[in-house]
Amino acid sequence: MHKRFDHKEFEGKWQKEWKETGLYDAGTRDQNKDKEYVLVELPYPSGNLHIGHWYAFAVPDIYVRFRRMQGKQVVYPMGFDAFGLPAENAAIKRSINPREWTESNIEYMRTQLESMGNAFSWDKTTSTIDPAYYKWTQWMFGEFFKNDIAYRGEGVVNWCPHDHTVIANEQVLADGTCERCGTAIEKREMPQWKLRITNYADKLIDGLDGLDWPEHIKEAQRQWIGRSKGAEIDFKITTPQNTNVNISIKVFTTRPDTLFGVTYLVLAPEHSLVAELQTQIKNWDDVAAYVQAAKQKDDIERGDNTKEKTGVKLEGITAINPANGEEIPVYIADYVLGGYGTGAIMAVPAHDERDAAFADKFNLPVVSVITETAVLKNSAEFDGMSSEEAKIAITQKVGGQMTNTYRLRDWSIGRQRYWGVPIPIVYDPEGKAHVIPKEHLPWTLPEDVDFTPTGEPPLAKSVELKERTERIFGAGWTPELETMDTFVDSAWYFMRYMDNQNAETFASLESQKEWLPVDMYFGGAEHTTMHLLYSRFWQKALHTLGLVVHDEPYLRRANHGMILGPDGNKMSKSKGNVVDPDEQVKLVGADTVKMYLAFMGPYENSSYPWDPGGVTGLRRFLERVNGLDSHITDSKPTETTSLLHKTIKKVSDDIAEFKFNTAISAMMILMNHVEKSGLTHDSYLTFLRLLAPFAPHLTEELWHQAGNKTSIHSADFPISNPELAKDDSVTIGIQINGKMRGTITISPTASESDAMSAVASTPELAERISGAEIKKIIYVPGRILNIISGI
RNA sequence: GCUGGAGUGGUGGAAUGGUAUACACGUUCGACUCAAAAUCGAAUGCCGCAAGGCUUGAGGGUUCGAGUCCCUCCUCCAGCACCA
Repeated sequence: MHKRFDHKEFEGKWQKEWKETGLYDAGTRDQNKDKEYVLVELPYPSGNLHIGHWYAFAVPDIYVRFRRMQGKQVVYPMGFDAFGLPAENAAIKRSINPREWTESNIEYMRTQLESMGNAFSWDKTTSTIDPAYYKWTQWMFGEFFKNDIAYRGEGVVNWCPHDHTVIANEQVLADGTCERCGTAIEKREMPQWKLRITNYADKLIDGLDGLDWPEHIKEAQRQWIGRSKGAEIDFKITTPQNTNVNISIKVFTTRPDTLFGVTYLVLAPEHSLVAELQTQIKNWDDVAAYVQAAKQKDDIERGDNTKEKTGVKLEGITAINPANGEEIPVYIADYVLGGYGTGAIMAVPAHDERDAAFADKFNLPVVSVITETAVLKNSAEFDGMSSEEAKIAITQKVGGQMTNTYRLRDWSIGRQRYWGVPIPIVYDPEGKAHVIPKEHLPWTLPEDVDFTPTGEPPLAKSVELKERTERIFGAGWTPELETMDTFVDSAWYFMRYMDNQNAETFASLESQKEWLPVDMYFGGAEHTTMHLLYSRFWQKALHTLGLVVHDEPYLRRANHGMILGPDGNKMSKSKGNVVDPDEQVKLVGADTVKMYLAFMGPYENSSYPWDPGGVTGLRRFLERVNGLDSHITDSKPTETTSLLHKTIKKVSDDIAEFKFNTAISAMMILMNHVEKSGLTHDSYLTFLRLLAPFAPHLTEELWHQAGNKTSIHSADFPISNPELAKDDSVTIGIQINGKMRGTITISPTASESDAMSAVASTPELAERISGAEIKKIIYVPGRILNIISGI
């Protein structure tokens, strides 16, 4: 009969003990140890911990504890990303203050997080809504503004009509809807605060090479940035009134080698030249109608590449192909995008599918200039040149520029909402923007505000903000009314953790040198082209200003998947398939929930459905661990010793690769064995230390029951002895002519002739080869014996 | 369409080119019990009474030997996409 296993009894007890002794605090840097900074994405304090938080924080905790026990000075901080719309919406709905709502959520969520029993370094916590934190967010923005990394520019923005605010390109989903609320995004023309992430496009791509990140994440960022190499080429244009107007159209092309095949140009409908040429365009009414129609279309319609091409010829406008002097027509068409490249293309219908479709519809000539072997033809002096060489040669000849163009757009960070960091800008009576000096930071969020969204920023309603601005800066000065995108808040939080009390600077250079960069960053796949890209940019921007030591924030990264409902669907209240972690913890304990999540499959990339039966399996395992001390004996079978050391190696290797599932499986195999064969007291303690990162509460309890006075989590992780891990004998497969026919058990170092005689003394194998001529024997000691008999 | 990844039992999944299906769930049978739960023991890829044969999305190939490497194709997931 197993002894009592009551997780409620000891989990709370040990959590209290760990908290009181500050066991997991990172403290000051200990130069005798290697540091290891393990980071998880800081949560939004919604007020309720869900199973995804468990997956995101409790499973990496296995790695954290493992590295601690290996003697690293591990820091595993936790904090709160607490600005954002949910608080504001809750405030509107229940007429409460967003700050009060958020702070009480933080308080509650912290107790929930503590109930997970993770080795969080709570001494290094921070919260993005703390004025002592957002003071520095504002200060950094100011530095960026002074150095022209932040700017206010006119432009077309993504407007979410549901949330009444602008959102960044990264926050628009592929189907053109809002990442937050799913509403279809509208385009609006308005001035916007932006950050020049595009200036860092090359650095962001090139920096990926030095990072130990999974290739698919790097590739996703490369594609998001979307660098293409090509050339910008000017086409002079002529008009009826003035055959030699000094106007030209700049096009971007990745194929300057096909310049002799250009038979027309196409401008985006929104191209500025269209309006400029109004008086010269004979069919202006048709053109204007087309431009108007294009404006009405949303991105989804315009992005539909299956529909037939449309467009209008600009009658009276002619361009000159700089390669051969030929006059070619100019069109506008919505398949050319205003925001990419120069908003104008040279069309080569012979070598581009879209141009071909357009040429087909409008009966435009097609001139083939590239042979099947990628060599030029119909291209005057360039005939016979390779396509690659010609790209440079032709660009040079026509006075073009080799250049890169990017898919990435500047990051728009202004939000017409209340619950965020106020953009630290004031306008003088002439309307010129000025950064608020450091001595007036934090530039606090006013309290006298009505949050009801109207399309106008809520800060416009604050009398206090207006008065504050005039009092400090003078009469006629006005405050900026927008707040920042919350992705700004989370772009640099990992630095603040490591110097969270500093009132002089956001994080001293000493603290950066001591603790940064982040060694291991666990997080969700959804942040690949948002948070992860933004925060790399932020770091590089600070780096160019000399404010940070490192120019890449995160050395290693692993993306985890999602925990789905038992029905295999994403958990949602409407589907009624939500698993409540608090309930599960009550039922089976934190150790069981954590181990179940780790056991479902490899941690990286995959999503798994919650299986209530699977939880039972891990609970059973831990109950058996709880009773394992009844199997302690004095005898010491070598078989058990060997299995123990193999298991230590397997568990260590697997944790390092985040293959927690197979690590657990190895421990299960070991336990299945020792329950039958017994184990020594020493082996028992070794087993507990092996399991400690996975089941921190139970192992701590059993460790103390076994007479230890200090925490198991301060003990050393077991080290595998390769000598002791060796087996005396091993069962290997016997193949005859490549077919598996049986097994023999033999020493792993046995000779080929020993192996053959073992086969001869195994009747069913001997029978199969008797009388046959053996042509060849392949013997891999400890693995396989393959007998080729030629029959 | 492009890029990256994945297709293995009833389920989650395991396998440095070397005994495919570890471990766990589930199911079946048995023990314990008045009974049930819990627990313990046994069985469990498929076809077949058996001998035996077949099996890692499909088809080829390389190899003594392929889930693993190569080629062609199919399906699914993720990212990008009228990006010039």
